[in-house]
Amino acid sequence: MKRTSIKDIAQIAQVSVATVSYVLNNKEGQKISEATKEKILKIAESINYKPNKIAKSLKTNKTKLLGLIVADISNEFYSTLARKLENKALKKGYTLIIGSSDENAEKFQMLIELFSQQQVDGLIIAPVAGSEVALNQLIKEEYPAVMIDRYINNTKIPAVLINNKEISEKATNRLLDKDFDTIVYIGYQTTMPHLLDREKGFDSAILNSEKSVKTKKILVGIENTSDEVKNGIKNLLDNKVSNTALFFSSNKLAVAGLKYLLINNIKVPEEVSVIAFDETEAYNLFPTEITYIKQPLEEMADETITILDHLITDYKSLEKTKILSTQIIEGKSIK
Amino acid sequence: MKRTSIKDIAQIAQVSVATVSYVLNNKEGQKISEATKEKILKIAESINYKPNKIAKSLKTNKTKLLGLIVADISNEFYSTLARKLENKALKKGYTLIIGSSDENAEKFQMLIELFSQQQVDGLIIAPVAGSEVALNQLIKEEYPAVMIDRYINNTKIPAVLINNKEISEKATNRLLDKDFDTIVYIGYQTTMPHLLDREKGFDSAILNSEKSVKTKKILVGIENTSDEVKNGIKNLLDNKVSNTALFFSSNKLAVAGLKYLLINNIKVPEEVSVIAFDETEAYNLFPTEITYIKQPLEEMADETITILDHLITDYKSLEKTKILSTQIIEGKSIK
DNA sequence: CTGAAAGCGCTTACAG
DNA sequence: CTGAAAGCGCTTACAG
Repeated sequence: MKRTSIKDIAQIAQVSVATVSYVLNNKEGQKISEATKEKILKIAESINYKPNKIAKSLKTNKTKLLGLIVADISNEFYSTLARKLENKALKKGYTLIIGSSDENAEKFQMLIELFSQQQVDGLIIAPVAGSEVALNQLIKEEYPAVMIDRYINNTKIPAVLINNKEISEKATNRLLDKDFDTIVYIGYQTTMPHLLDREKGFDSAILNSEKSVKTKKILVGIENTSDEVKNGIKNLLDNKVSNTALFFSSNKLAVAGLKYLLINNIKVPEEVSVIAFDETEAYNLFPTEITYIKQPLEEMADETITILDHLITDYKSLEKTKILSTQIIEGKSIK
Repeated sequence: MKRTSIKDIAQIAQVSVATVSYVLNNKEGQKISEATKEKILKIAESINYKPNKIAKSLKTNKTKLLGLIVADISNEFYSTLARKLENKALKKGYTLIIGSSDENAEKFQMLIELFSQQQVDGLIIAPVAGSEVALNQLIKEEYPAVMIDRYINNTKIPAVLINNKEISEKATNRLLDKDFDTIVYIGYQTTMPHLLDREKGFDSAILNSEKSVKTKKILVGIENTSDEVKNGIKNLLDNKVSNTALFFSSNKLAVAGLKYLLINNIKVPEEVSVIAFDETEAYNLFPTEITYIKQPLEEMADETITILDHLITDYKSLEKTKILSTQIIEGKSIK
């Protein structure tokens, strides 16, 4: 794999590498005769010259690379988000390098280290539990970074988030309006603030309601999520299967739960009503149209790249966290 | 974002940068006294030294970056594959940079150009229609690359594929065994060989069968796929809705088709039987367990990284295309 | 056991 | 209008 360099062009054209660099980069301010310009361009073309961005990066201290760290790129939410980020990034000349942390703080830390050694210009991160140290290090180094989807407290890294608490409250109120006997929140056993916010929204709606309704929570771990959801719902419904509503706080939880309902022939919404956080293609194949909370992924990607680009250009620019609003997409899964 | 360099360490330790480089890289063959070793390591630690891989890359001509070009990273098939590739790559010290071609030859070409300028050590590509020129250029430049999932003819780039024709034949035979009146192949209107192979497998099974069965093909475009599938199935079933089997040649087609069946309350397998290519989480929420063809993604990722790594180490090493075998996962969607 | 020096492929302030 | 030169942060063959 022999690659040609600016030096080769200079040699053939009998000019200096400086001149070649100037014309290849179309530098204003530099007056180069049309003749040499043309000559250089022609030679570059003919020897199939490809600039070496690594060399350029070393000199300019910019790689035009952005690191994206998510929990798992094969997760539909993140892959969809990644795709939108890719598009926005490309428009500003950035390429994405992607890593999955698997909710593991050490792996997360390792990826940050790896990407920063690769000299990415900025980092887009979905932090995991226990990543405070790694993130604060970023602040200390003044490394441009923005959190997305999730956040951790007490860090100055700007974030692009949604109104988790508010929308969960609203979703819960949608259920409260319907006079269910029991409303169940299905979420994760976690310390992640964005998930706790969802739970808080649920709690607050219940607390502020004048209705007397039984509530229950099924909180599952990050491992064996699917089984735990099933068992949780099973235990719940084995006693009573009517007039109950389920609030799934993520699409992964919803898919696990809906699958259980489907297999056990429990009708939605006749026997159990459902509202879920996040979209997934899977809802398309469920017999009942699911009512769900839709995140504005496009806008999230947009804001993220904009903020990060500003930070890269000027780290001192005051970039603050954006809370985007969400909407409830009405299906037919609530009685 | 002030970063420390090897030079800073050398200065503080009062040694040469060469010495620092040697101890930081643990170079054998170089005898450095324990005392200076220790001193250097301590200083590196204390000033929070992070090696600049860009500089190293420029010198060594290796970036430890791999470019992955898929049609769309938000597509479940590719994101799942990407995740497995990420894991395998990381084990060998590579990081993935990812781009989506959107089935567009120009964008595909642009991504190859971009990634090669970023000096990725190798390329993993799912080629698109019309990408022959770009791929042959890669061969000419002796750029390490491997095709995955798809291939194009007449190129020397090795590929990691599945036995598309054979498994489609087998799947079609599964249907032929059941004496359906009509068997329908639902695929893409395309020139992509791997998809044509699936169609050929279908054709060949039908041709070699002794049964007399009506067959039909619904071939849709890459745009508006979903609508075209629905219309195709609608036209088909408006006349007769019994004893028909559908062979979906991709999970995207299957999701579109199954959704149509669901909405129109057409029972699987009572009224229509179904077999589909590829897995998707969405099958979980469909009332009937789908019988589908499962690709060995783990193995594909494994082979791909292995071949690419060999090619990077020694381009002349003879790496040949691998055809992996697939299996039919039995569900309950065939009568 | 350690260092001086060249060089990877670029950019850019400066000189002429 | 063009070029010589320094330098980005590393590695490594060579000398001592």
